[in-house]
Amino acid sequence: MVDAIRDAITRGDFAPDQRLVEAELSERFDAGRGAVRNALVQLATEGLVERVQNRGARVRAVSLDEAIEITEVRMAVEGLCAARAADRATDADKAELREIAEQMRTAVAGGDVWSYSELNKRLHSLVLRVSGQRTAHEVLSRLRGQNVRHQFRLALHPGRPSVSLPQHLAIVDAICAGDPAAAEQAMRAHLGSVIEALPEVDGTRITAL
Amino acid sequence: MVDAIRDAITRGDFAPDQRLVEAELSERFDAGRGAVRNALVQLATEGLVERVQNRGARVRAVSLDEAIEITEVRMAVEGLCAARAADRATDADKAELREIAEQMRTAVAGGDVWSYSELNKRLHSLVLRVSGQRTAHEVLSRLRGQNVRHQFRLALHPGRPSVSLPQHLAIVDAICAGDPAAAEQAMRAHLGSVIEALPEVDGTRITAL
DNA sequence: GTGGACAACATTGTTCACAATTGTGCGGGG
DNA sequence: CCCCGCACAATTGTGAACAATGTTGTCCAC
Repeated sequence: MVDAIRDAITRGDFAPDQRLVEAELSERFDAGRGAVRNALVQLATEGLVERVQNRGARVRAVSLDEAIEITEVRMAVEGLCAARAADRATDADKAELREIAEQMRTAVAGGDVWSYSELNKRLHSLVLRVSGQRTAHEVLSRLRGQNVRHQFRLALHPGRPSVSLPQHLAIVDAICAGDPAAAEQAMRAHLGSVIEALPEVDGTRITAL
Repeated sequence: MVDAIRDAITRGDFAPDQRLVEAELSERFDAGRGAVRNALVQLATEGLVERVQNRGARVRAVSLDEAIEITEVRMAVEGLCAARAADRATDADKAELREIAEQMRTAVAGGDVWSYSELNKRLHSLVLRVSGQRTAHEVLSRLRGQNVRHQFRLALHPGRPSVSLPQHLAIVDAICAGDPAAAEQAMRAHLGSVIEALPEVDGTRITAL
Protein backbone atom coordinates (compact mmCIF):
# COMPACT_ATOMS: atom_id res chain seq x y z
CA MET A 1 0.00 0.00 0.00
CA VAL A 2 2.56 2.52 1.11
CA ASP A 3 4.78 1.47 -1.77
CA ALA A 4 2.00 2.02 -4.27
CA ILE A 5 1.38 5.56 -3.10
CA ARG A 6 5.08 6.30 -2.84
CA ASP A 7 5.66 5.11 -6.38
CA ALA A 8 2.76 7.19 -7.60
CA ILE A 9 4.26 10.28 -5.99
CA THR A 10 7.82 9.71 -7.19
CA ARG A 11 6.55 8.78 -10.63
CA GLY A 12 4.84 12.14 -10.75
CA ASP A 13 1.26 10.91 -10.80
CA PHE A 14 0.54 13.43 -8.08
CA ALA A 15 1.74 16.99 -8.50
CA PRO A 16 3.48 18.82 -5.65
CA ASP A 17 1.04 20.42 -3.22
CA GLN A 18 -1.75 18.29 -4.56
CA ARG A 19 -4.20 17.23 -1.90
CA LEU A 20 -4.31 13.55 -1.07
CA VAL A 21 -7.84 12.78 0.07
CA GLU A 22 -8.08 9.54 1.98
CA ALA A 23 -11.34 8.46 0.37
CA GLU A 24 -10.00 9.03 -3.14
CA LEU A 25 -6.79 7.10 -2.52
CA SER A 26 -8.86 4.42 -0.84
CA GLU A 27 -10.86 3.93 -4.02
CA ARG A 28 -7.96 4.35 -6.45
CA PHE A 29 -5.74 1.80 -4.76
CA ASP A 30 -8.61 -0.41 -3.67
CA ALA A 31 -7.78 -0.41 0.02
CA GLY A 32 -9.52 0.52 3.23
CA ARG A 33 -9.31 4.05 4.50
CA GLY A 34 -7.37 2.81 7.52
CA ALA A 35 -4.64 1.37 5.35
CA VAL A 36 -4.41 4.60 3.39
CA ARG A 37 -4.19 6.49 6.65
CA ASN A 38 -1.28 4.43 7.89
CA ALA A 39 0.47 4.80 4.57
CA LEU A 40 0.11 8.57 4.74
CA VAL A 41 1.51 8.64 8.26
CA GLN A 42 4.52 6.68 7.08
CA LEU A 43 5.05 8.82 3.98
CA ALA A 44 4.82 11.89 6.17
CA THR A 45 7.65 10.71 8.40
CA GLU A 46 9.57 9.87 5.22
CA GLY A 47 9.16 13.49 4.21
CA LEU A 48 7.23 12.82 1.03
CA VAL A 49 3.88 14.23 2.16
CA GLU A 50 2.81 16.86 4.64
CA ARG A 51 0.00 16.20 7.07
CA VAL A 52 -1.75 18.80 9.15
CA GLN A 53 -4.34 18.11 11.81
CA ASN A 54 -7.85 17.89 10.45
CA ARG A 55 -6.77 19.28 7.11
CA GLY A 56 -5.44 16.19 5.45
CA ALA A 57 -2.32 15.37 3.52
CA ARG A 58 -0.68 16.83 0.47
CA VAL A 59 2.45 15.90 -1.42
CA ARG A 60 5.31 17.97 -0.13
CA ALA A 61 6.91 20.44 -2.51
CA VAL A 62 10.62 20.67 -1.81
CA SER A 63 12.04 24.12 -2.45
CA LEU A 64 15.33 24.87 -4.15
CA ASP A 65 16.94 25.57 -0.78
CA GLU A 66 15.82 22.22 0.54
CA ALA A 67 17.04 20.48 -2.60
CA ILE A 68 20.45 22.02 -2.04
CA GLU A 69 20.46 20.98 1.60
CA ILE A 70 19.52 17.47 0.63
CA THR A 71 22.27 17.30 -1.95
CA GLU A 72 24.76 18.59 0.60
CA VAL A 73 23.88 15.75 2.93
CA ARG A 74 24.05 13.34 0.01
CA MET A 75 27.51 14.71 -0.71
CA ALA A 76 28.67 13.83 2.78
CA VAL A 77 27.05 10.41 2.98
CA GLU A 78 27.72 9.23 -0.57
CA GLY A 79 31.29 10.41 -0.11
CA LEU A 80 31.55 8.04 2.81
CA CYS A 81 30.05 5.24 0.74
CA ALA A 82 32.42 5.85 -2.14
CA ALA A 83 35.36 5.57 0.24
CA ARG A 84 34.00 2.35 1.73
CA ALA A 85 33.32 1.00 -1.75
CA ALA A 86 36.92 1.64 -2.75
CA ASP A 87 38.01 -0.47 0.20
CA ARG A 88 35.60 -3.32 -0.31
CA ALA A 89 35.04 -3.63 -4.06
CA THR A 90 35.65 -7.14 -5.38
CA ASP A 91 36.86 -7.82 -8.89
CA ALA A 92 33.28 -8.56 -9.92
CA ASP A 93 32.15 -5.22 -8.48
CA LYS A 94 34.89 -3.41 -10.35
CA ALA A 95 33.93 -5.09 -13.59
CA GLU A 96 30.34 -4.02 -13.08
CA LEU A 97 31.40 -0.45 -12.35
CA ARG A 98 33.56 -0.29 -15.47
CA GLU A 99 30.72 -1.77 -17.48
CA ILE A 100 28.41 1.04 -16.41
CA ALA A 101 31.13 3.61 -17.08
CA GLU A 102 31.53 2.28 -20.59
CA GLN A 103 27.79 2.40 -21.24
CA MET A 104 27.74 5.95 -19.93
CA ARG A 105 30.39 6.94 -22.43
CA THR A 106 28.46 5.56 -25.36
CA ALA A 107 25.17 7.02 -24.10
CA VAL A 108 26.67 10.50 -23.91
CA ALA A 109 28.40 10.08 -27.25
CA GLY A 110 25.08 9.08 -28.77
CA GLY A 111 23.19 11.86 -27.02
CA ASP A 112 20.92 9.35 -25.32
CA VAL A 113 19.86 11.43 -22.33
CA TRP A 114 17.36 8.96 -20.95
CA SER A 115 19.76 6.00 -20.95
CA TYR A 116 22.38 8.16 -19.29
CA SER A 117 19.93 9.13 -16.58
CA GLU A 118 19.16 5.49 -15.92
CA LEU A 119 22.86 4.63 -15.83
CA ASN A 120 23.38 7.48 -13.40
CA LYS A 121 20.88 5.94 -11.00
CA ARG A 122 22.43 2.51 -11.45
CA LEU A 123 25.93 3.81 -10.76
CA HIS A 124 25.04 5.59 -7.53
CA SER A 125 22.99 2.61 -6.45
CA LEU A 126 25.84 0.22 -7.20
CA VAL A 127 28.33 2.30 -5.22
CA LEU A 128 25.93 2.12 -2.29
CA ARG A 129 25.57 -1.63 -2.60
CA VAL A 130 29.31 -2.19 -2.83
CA SER A 131 29.90 0.00 0.21
CA GLY A 132 27.76 -2.37 2.28
CA GLN A 133 26.54 0.56 4.39
CA ARG A 134 22.90 -0.31 5.04
CA THR A 135 22.31 2.67 7.29
CA ALA A 136 23.64 5.06 4.66
CA HIS A 137 21.55 3.24 2.10
CA GLU A 138 18.35 3.91 4.02
CA VAL A 139 19.20 7.53 4.68
CA LEU A 140 19.97 8.11 1.02
CA SER A 141 16.83 6.35 -0.17
CA ARG A 142 14.74 8.75 1.83
CA LEU A 143 16.66 11.78 0.67
CA ARG A 144 16.57 10.68 -2.94
CA GLY A 145 12.82 10.20 -2.74
CA GLN A 146 12.31 13.78 -1.70
CA ASN A 147 14.54 15.03 -4.46
CA VAL A 148 13.37 13.14 -7.52
CA ARG A 149 11.79 16.16 -9.11
CA HIS A 150 14.88 18.35 -8.97
CA GLN A 151 17.05 15.39 -9.94
CA PHE A 152 14.85 14.79 -12.96
CA ARG A 153 14.98 18.38 -14.09
CA LEU A 154 18.75 18.39 -13.79
CA ALA A 155 19.09 15.24 -15.86
CA LEU A 156 17.14 16.85 -18.66
CA HIS A 157 19.24 20.00 -18.62
CA PRO A 158 21.06 20.35 -21.96
CA GLY A 159 24.81 19.99 -21.68
CA ARG A 160 24.59 18.41 -18.26
CA PRO A 161 25.76 14.92 -19.27
CA SER A 162 28.99 16.21 -20.77
CA VAL A 163 29.97 17.83 -17.47
CA SER A 164 28.90 14.96 -15.22
CA LEU A 165 30.34 12.17 -17.35
CA PRO A 166 34.02 12.80 -16.50
CA GLN A 167 33.04 13.09 -12.84
CA HIS A 168 31.33 9.72 -12.93
CA LEU A 169 34.33 8.21 -14.66
CA ALA A 170 36.62 9.63 -11.99
CA ILE A 171 34.50 8.01 -9.29
CA VAL A 172 34.68 4.63 -11.00
CA ASP A 173 38.42 4.96 -11.57
CA ALA A 174 39.13 5.83 -7.94
CA ILE A 175 37.03 2.95 -6.62
CA CYS A 176 38.60 0.48 -9.05
CA ALA A 177 42.03 1.75 -8.02
CA GLY A 178 41.14 1.00 -4.40
CA ASP A 179 41.81 4.57 -3.34
CA PRO A 180 39.24 5.57 -0.69
CA ALA A 181 40.36 9.18 -0.33
CA ALA A 182 40.27 9.76 -4.07
CA ALA A 183 36.87 8.05 -4.34
CA GLU A 184 35.40 10.22 -1.61
CA GLN A 185 36.90 13.30 -3.17
CA ALA A 186 35.55 12.40 -6.61
CA MET A 187 32.06 11.75 -5.28
CA ARG A 188 32.04 15.02 -3.37
CA ALA A 189 33.26 16.91 -6.40
CA HIS A 190 30.49 15.36 -8.46
CA LEU A 191 27.71 16.22 -6.03
CA GLY A 192 29.25 19.64 -5.48
CA SER A 193 28.82 20.23 -9.15
CA VAL A 194 25.20 19.09 -8.87
CA ILE A 195 24.66 21.66 -6.13
CA GLU A 196 26.05 24.40 -8.32
CA ALA A 197 23.86 23.34 -11.22
CA LEU A 198 20.62 23.07 -9.25
CA PRO A 199 19.81 26.81 -9.13
CA GLU A 200 20.27 27.10 -12.88
CA VAL A 201 17.66 24.50 -13.72
CA ASP A 202 15.26 25.53 -10.97
CA GLY A 203 11.86 26.48 -12.28
CA THR A 204 12.44 24.73 -15.56
CA ARG A 205 9.25 23.33 -16.95
CA ILE A 206 9.14 19.58 -17.28
CA THR A 207 7.94 18.96 -20.79
CA ALA A 208 9.44 15.69 -21.93
CA LEU A 209 8.23 12.16 -21.28
CA MET B 1 1.29 10.30 21.44
CA VAL B 2 4.19 9.34 19.26
CA ASP B 3 6.45 11.55 21.35
CA ALA B 4 5.35 9.86 24.55
CA ILE B 5 6.20 6.41 23.24
CA ARG B 6 9.43 7.59 21.68
CA ASP B 7 10.52 9.15 24.95
CA ALA B 8 9.62 6.00 26.81
CA ILE B 9 11.78 3.96 24.46
CA THR B 10 14.78 6.29 24.46
CA ARG B 11 14.49 6.71 28.21
CA GLY B 12 14.79 2.96 28.50
CA ASP B 13 11.32 2.25 29.90
CA PHE B 14 11.07 -0.48 27.30
CA ALA B 15 13.91 -2.93 26.89
CA PRO B 16 15.22 -3.85 23.45
CA ASP B 17 13.24 -6.63 21.79
CA GLN B 18 10.39 -6.07 24.22
CA ARG B 19 7.00 -6.53 22.64
CA LEU B 20 4.83 -3.46 22.31
CA VAL B 21 1.22 -4.63 22.48
CA GLU B 22 -1.22 -2.08 21.15
CA ALA B 23 -3.79 -2.68 23.85
CA GLU B 24 -1.25 -2.25 26.64
CA LEU B 25 0.18 0.97 25.26
CA SER B 26 -3.36 2.14 24.66
CA GLU B 27 -4.12 1.80 28.35
CA ARG B 28 -0.77 3.03 29.64
CA PHE B 29 -0.82 6.24 27.63
CA ASP B 30 -4.57 6.62 27.79
CA ALA B 31 -5.18 6.81 24.05
CA GLY B 32 -7.21 4.92 21.51
CA ARG B 33 -5.75 1.89 19.86
CA GLY B 34 -5.82 3.71 16.53
CA ALA B 35 -3.59 6.46 17.83
CA VAL B 36 -1.15 3.91 19.22
CA ARG B 37 -1.19 2.17 15.86
CA ASN B 38 -0.27 5.33 13.98
CA ALA B 39 2.46 6.10 16.47
CA LEU B 40 3.95 2.64 16.01
CA VAL B 41 3.89 3.01 12.24
CA GLN B 42 5.74 6.29 12.55
CA LEU B 43 8.28 4.92 15.03
CA ALA B 44 8.83 1.97 12.72
CA THR B 45 9.78 4.24 9.82
CA GLU B 46 12.00 6.13 12.24
CA GLY B 47 13.79 2.88 12.93
CA LEU B 48 13.00 2.71 16.63
CA VAL B 49 10.62 -0.23 16.51
CA GLU B 50 10.19 -3.20 14.23
CA ARG B 51 6.78 -4.17 12.96
CA VAL B 52 5.90 -7.41 11.25
CA GLN B 53 2.58 -8.26 9.72
CA ASN B 54 0.11 -9.72 12.20
CA ARG B 55 2.83 -10.14 14.77
CA GLY B 56 2.95 -6.74 16.30
CA ALA B 57 5.74 -4.37 17.16
CA ARG B 58 8.81 -4.62 19.31
CA VAL B 59 11.53 -2.12 20.13
CA ARG B 60 14.39 -2.61 17.75
CA ALA B 61 17.69 -3.78 19.18
CA VAL B 62 20.55 -2.19 17.28
CA SER B 63 23.62 -4.39 17.09
CA LEU B 64 27.18 -3.23 17.51
CA ASP B 65 27.69 -3.34 13.75
CA GLU B 66 24.68 -1.13 13.22
CA ALA B 67 25.85 1.26 15.90
CA ILE B 68 29.16 1.58 14.08
CA GLU B 69 27.41 2.14 10.76
CA ILE B 70 25.23 4.79 12.33
CA THR B 71 28.22 6.54 13.83
CA GLU B 72 30.00 6.43 10.47
CA VAL B 73 27.09 8.23 8.86
CA ARG B 74 27.02 10.66 11.75
CA MET B 75 30.71 11.28 11.13
CA ALA B 76 30.01 12.27 7.56
CA VAL B 77 26.94 14.41 8.23
CA GLU B 78 28.11 16.08 11.43
CA GLY B 79 31.38 16.80 9.69
CA LEU B 80 29.40 18.71 7.09
CA CYS B 81 27.52 20.56 9.81
CA ALA B 82 30.70 21.49 11.64
CA ALA B 83 32.09 22.97 8.45
CA ARG B 84 28.89 24.94 7.82
CA ALA B 85 28.86 26.07 11.43
CA ALA B 86 32.39 27.41 11.09
CA ASP B 87 31.21 29.50 8.15
CA ARG B 88 28.05 30.80 9.72
CA ALA B 89 28.71 31.14 13.44
CA THR B 90 27.92 34.59 14.81
CA ASP B 91 29.73 36.10 17.77
CA ALA B 92 26.86 35.06 19.99
CA ASP B 93 27.13 31.49 18.71
CA LYS B 94 30.85 31.46 19.37
CA ALA B 95 30.34 32.76 22.88
CA GLU B 96 27.83 29.98 23.52
CA LEU B 97 30.22 27.37 22.13
CA ARG B 98 33.07 28.60 24.32
CA GLU B 99 30.75 28.62 27.30
CA ILE B 100 29.95 24.97 26.80
CA ALA B 101 33.62 24.16 26.29
CA GLU B 102 34.45 25.84 29.56
CA GLN B 103 31.76 23.94 31.42
CA MET B 104 33.04 20.72 29.88
CA ARG B 105 36.50 21.41 31.22
CA THR B 106 35.26 21.91 34.75
CA ALA B 107 32.93 18.91 34.55
CA VAL B 108 35.79 16.63 33.53
CA ALA B 109 38.09 18.17 36.10
CA GLY B 110 35.48 17.52 38.76
CA GLY B 111 34.77 14.02 37.49
CA ASP B 112 31.11 14.89 36.92
CA VAL B 113 30.29 12.29 34.27
CA TRP B 114 26.61 13.05 34.06
CA SER B 115 27.05 16.78 33.52
CA TYR B 116 29.64 16.08 30.88
CA SER B 117 27.26 13.77 29.08
CA GLU B 118 24.59 16.46 29.08
CA LEU B 119 27.08 19.03 27.81
CA ASN B 120 28.10 16.62 25.09
CA LYS B 121 24.53 16.48 23.82
CA ARG B 122 24.21 20.24 24.04
CA LEU B 123 27.41 20.81 22.10
CA HIS B 124 26.50 18.53 19.23
CA SER B 125 23.01 19.97 19.18
CA LEU B 126 24.35 23.52 19.13
CA VAL B 127 26.70 22.79 16.25
CA LEU B 128 23.71 21.47 14.33
CA ARG B 129 21.66 24.55 15.10
CA VAL B 130 24.44 26.92 14.10
CA SER B 131 24.96 25.06 10.84
CA GLY B 132 21.39 25.85 9.85
CA GLN B 133 21.14 22.52 8.03
CA ARG B 134 17.60 21.39 8.72
CA THR B 135 17.86 18.31 6.55
CA ALA B 136 20.99 17.17 8.32
CA HIS B 137 19.29 17.93 11.61
CA GLU B 138 16.42 15.59 10.84
CA VAL B 139 18.66 12.82 9.60
CA LEU B 140 20.81 13.06 12.69
CA SER B 141 17.86 13.12 15.07
CA ARG B 142 16.70 9.84 13.67
CA LEU B 143 20.15 8.28 13.83
CA ARG B 144 20.77 9.51 17.33
CA GLY B 145 17.46 8.06 18.47
CA GLN B 146 18.47 4.61 17.32
CA ASN B 147 21.82 4.88 19.02
CA VAL B 148 20.99 6.19 22.48
CA ARG B 149 21.73 2.94 24.20
CA HIS B 150 25.26 2.59 22.82
CA GLN B 151 25.84 6.31 23.27
CA PHE B 152 24.84 5.99 26.89
CA ARG B 153 27.10 3.06 27.56
CA LEU B 154 29.99 4.90 26.00
CA ALA B 155 29.42 7.99 28.15
CA LEU B 156 29.64 5.89 31.27
CA HIS B 157 32.88 4.22 30.20
CA PRO B 158 35.61 5.16 32.67
CA GLY B 159 38.32 7.33 31.17
CA ARG B 160 36.19 8.25 28.18
CA PRO B 161 35.72 11.93 29.09
CA SER B 162 39.44 12.59 29.24
CA VAL B 163 39.91 11.36 25.68
CA SER B 164 36.86 13.08 24.20
CA LEU B 165 37.33 16.41 25.98
CA PRO B 166 40.29 17.62 23.90
CA GLN B 167 38.43 16.55 20.76
CA HIS B 168 35.41 18.60 21.74
CA LEU B 169 37.64 21.57 22.51
CA ALA B 170 39.27 21.23 19.09
CA ILE B 171 35.86 21.33 17.43
CA VAL B 172 34.90 24.48 19.30
CA ASP B 173 38.23 26.11 18.52
CA ALA B 174 37.99 25.39 14.81
CA ILE B 175 34.44 26.70 14.55
CA CYS B 176 35.28 29.83 16.52
CA ALA B 177 38.31 30.36 14.28
CA GLY B 178 35.99 30.21 11.26
CA ASP B 179 37.95 27.37 9.71
CA PRO B 180 35.49 24.98 8.01
CA ALA B 181 38.08 22.41 6.94
CA ALA B 182 39.56 22.21 10.42
CA ALA B 183 36.10 22.01 11.99
CA GLU B 184 35.08 19.15 9.72
CA GLN B 185 38.33 17.38 10.40
CA ALA B 186 37.98 17.81 14.15
CA MET B 187 34.42 16.51 14.14
CA ARG B 188 35.39 13.51 12.05
CA ALA B 189 38.33 12.77 14.31
CA HIS B 190 36.03 12.92 17.32
CA LEU B 191 33.43 10.56 15.89
CA GLY B 192 36.18 8.33 14.52
CA SER B 193 37.37 7.94 18.07
CA VAL B 194 33.81 7.10 19.12
CA ILE B 195 33.74 4.36 16.51
CA GLU B 196 36.95 2.90 17.83
CA ALA B 197 35.66 2.99 21.38
CA LEU B 198 32.26 1.42 20.66
CA PRO B 199 33.45 -2.23 20.46
CA GLU B 200 35.24 -1.91 23.78
CA VAL B 201 32.14 -0.91 25.69
CA ASP B 202 29.81 -3.25 23.83
CA GLY B 203 28.03 -5.65 26.14
CA THR B 204 28.75 -3.55 29.19
CA ARG B 205 25.99 -3.82 31.70
CA ILE B 206 24.10 -0.61 32.37
CA THR B 207 24.02 -0.31 36.13
CA ALA B 208 24.19 3.35 37.00
CA LEU B 209 21.55 6.03 36.64
C1' DG C 1 -20.64 45.75 -3.46
C1' DT C 2 -18.55 44.16 0.91
C1' DG C 3 -18.20 41.88 5.17
C1' DG C 4 -19.98 38.91 8.68
C1' DA C 5 -23.02 35.34 10.65
C1' DC C 6 -24.63 31.02 9.57
C1' DA C 7 -25.79 26.80 7.45
C1' DA C 8 -24.57 22.93 4.29
C1' DC C 9 -20.92 20.17 2.83
C1' DA C 10 -16.54 17.73 2.71
C1' DT C 11 -12.94 15.56 5.07
C1' DT C 12 -10.47 13.86 8.80
C1' DG C 13 -10.33 11.68 13.57
C1' DT C 14 -12.04 8.13 16.69
C1' DT C 15 -14.43 4.33 18.38
C1' DC C 16 -16.42 0.01 18.12
C1' DA C 17 -17.17 -4.61 16.75
C1' DC C 18 -15.67 -8.35 14.20
C1' DA C 19 -12.64 -10.99 11.01
C1' DA C 20 -8.08 -12.89 10.28
C1' DT C 21 -3.78 -14.40 11.78
C1' DT C 22 -0.43 -16.11 14.87
C1' DG C 23 1.23 -18.25 19.17
C1' DT C 24 0.40 -21.84 22.74
C1' DG C 25 -0.92 -25.63 25.46
C1' DC C 26 -2.84 -30.19 25.34
C1' DG C 27 -3.59 -34.78 23.97
C1' DG C 28 -2.70 -38.69 21.07
C1' DG C 29 0.12 -41.53 18.16
C1' DG C 30 4.50 -43.14 16.81
C1' DC D 1 10.27 -39.39 24.80
C1' DC D 2 9.28 -36.73 20.83
C1' DC D 3 6.48 -34.97 17.22
C1' DC D 4 2.19 -33.78 15.03
C1' DG D 5 -2.41 -31.93 14.83
C1' DC D 6 -6.10 -29.40 17.03
C1' DA D 7 -8.56 -26.20 19.62
C1' DC D 8 -8.21 -22.00 22.21
C1' DA D 9 -6.30 -17.62 23.57
C1' DA D 10 -4.05 -13.42 22.36
C1' DT D 11 -3.28 -9.90 19.18
C1' DT D 12 -3.42 -7.45 15.05
C1' DG D 13 -6.02 -5.92 10.74
C1' DT D 14 -10.22 -4.00 8.73
C1' DG D 15 -14.56 -1.94 7.88
C1' DA D 16 -18.47 0.90 9.21
C1' DA D 17 -20.53 4.26 11.71
C1' DC D 18 -20.30 8.47 14.23
C1' DA D 19 -18.13 12.71 16.04
C1' DA D 20 -15.21 16.70 15.33
C1' DT D 21 -13.23 19.92 12.46
C1' DG D 22 -12.46 22.75 8.62
C1' DT D 23 -14.25 24.70 4.16
C1' DT D 24 -17.37 26.63 1.09
C1' DG D 25 -21.41 28.97 -0.27
C1' DT D 26 -25.41 31.85 0.89
C1' DC D 27 -28.04 35.40 2.79
C1' DC D 28 -28.59 39.71 4.89
C1' DA D 29 -27.34 44.20 6.83
C1' DC D 30 -24.87 48.11 5.85
